[in-house]
Amino acid sequence: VSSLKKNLSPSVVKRLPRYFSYVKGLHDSGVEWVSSATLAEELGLTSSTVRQDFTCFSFMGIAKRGYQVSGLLDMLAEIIGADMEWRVIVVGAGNLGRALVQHGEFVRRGFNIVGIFDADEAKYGVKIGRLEVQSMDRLDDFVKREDIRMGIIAVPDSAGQSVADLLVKAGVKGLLNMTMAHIVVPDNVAVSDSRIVASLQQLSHCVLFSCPHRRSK
Amino acid sequence: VSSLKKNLSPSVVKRLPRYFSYVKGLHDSGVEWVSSATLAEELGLTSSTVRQDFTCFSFMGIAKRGYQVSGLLDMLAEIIGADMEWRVIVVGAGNLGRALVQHGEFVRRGFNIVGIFDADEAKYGVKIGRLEVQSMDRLDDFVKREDIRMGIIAVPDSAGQSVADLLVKAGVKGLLNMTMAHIVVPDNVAVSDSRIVASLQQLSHCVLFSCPHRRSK
DNA sequence: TAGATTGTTAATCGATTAACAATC
DNA sequence: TAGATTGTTAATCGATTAACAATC
Repeated sequence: VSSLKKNLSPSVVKRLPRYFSYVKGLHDSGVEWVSSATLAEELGLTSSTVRQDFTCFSFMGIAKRGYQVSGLLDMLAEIIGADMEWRVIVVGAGNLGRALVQHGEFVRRGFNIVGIFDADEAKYGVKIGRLEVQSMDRLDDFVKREDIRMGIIAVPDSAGQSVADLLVKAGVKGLLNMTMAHIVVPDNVAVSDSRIVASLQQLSHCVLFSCPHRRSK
Repeated sequence: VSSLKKNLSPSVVKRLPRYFSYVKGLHDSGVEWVSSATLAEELGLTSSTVRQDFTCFSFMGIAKRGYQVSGLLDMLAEIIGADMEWRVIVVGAGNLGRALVQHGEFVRRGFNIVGIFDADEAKYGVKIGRLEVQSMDRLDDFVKREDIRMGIIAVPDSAGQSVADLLVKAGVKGLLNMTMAHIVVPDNVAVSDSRIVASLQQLSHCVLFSCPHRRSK
């Protein structure tokens, strides 16, 4: 189990989940070797980028054969923590929060949502899937007791930062921000933004002004 | 109604929805002027970036006062198409597709989901909110008849590209891709990727290796 | 006027791509 | 061996930041 020497750059980190997903598919179909050219083709990158990326985490290939699929898969899984279970809580029991809790996909990928919280008293105790909505007062204690390291912010935009502050204070180390707000956190906490409406709006801009085949996100 | 001279770069486009959201908040609270410094502070940018961005779409401020909120809001709304209604369909009536259809937020932001499709016969006719799941056979006709310009791909990864092909063939101009797959489309079609699991995995990497306060997305 | 904030140019930074010797 | 594919260095590209004259 090799620990990472240097930190990976944000652009490399962004590609890791896609490498992982694609390589997992190869592995499941029994493919044993893959070249940087094939990976690039399938993920919409250049082979240069792929080789540079793998160099970043010191995964070596073999000239004329490429990269060993099983080793690569293990390496990627370790780097993105796909080989462990993450206990996650959701804050906000609105439309979005409820959908997240009931979305089976997450637990299959190792993200187990074990609690949901809301500021609205009327929702306390309401069942969502197998969880009951809890009061915000219980959040701090729950995070500590249940060893929660990640929280999903699914509240109205205006409440985003204050919820983030609560989560950080409770000891959470990673925040998935689904609000439009810009979330400020200490240096030892990570934030990843995931805003579906923003993606739709980028898209509508591109449709209106026909940006030539432009990706975003 | 000024049409955009040159195309905006991807990084500028990515910031537009956040400018819009924040400026809308200012407008709603009756604020009339805003400086690049304030915008930068609130959105986690530098004032240089803000001024550069606004120059891109030729929105002029006034020295010592800043930018007029109402004019800026109108400009941004026009650029991201927030001043119109978009008719959208969802492909995939699994967990995710159902959640999207029932998520009230979208229609409030101008994205009206008017159809949901699935390849599984067992789901035909099933009600989701006020929509009924339709057969894929009907997709082409529906897109043309209902003037659909955007589609959301919420199917298993392995079906992503073939669904994209169907949508493009039907005439859809923008795709929101929620699968892990890399989607290839012609130049006159836009794709925006939105992958929650990928965001969670970027986050878990950062938590494991404590990337110093690194955003992604 | 004096001071603040703009629009714009130039400098920096980081990420991507190209090129190629090494090597299997 | 000959040919393909790697790891790595150098070149390019694009995005961000710094700096500052113009101006309200």
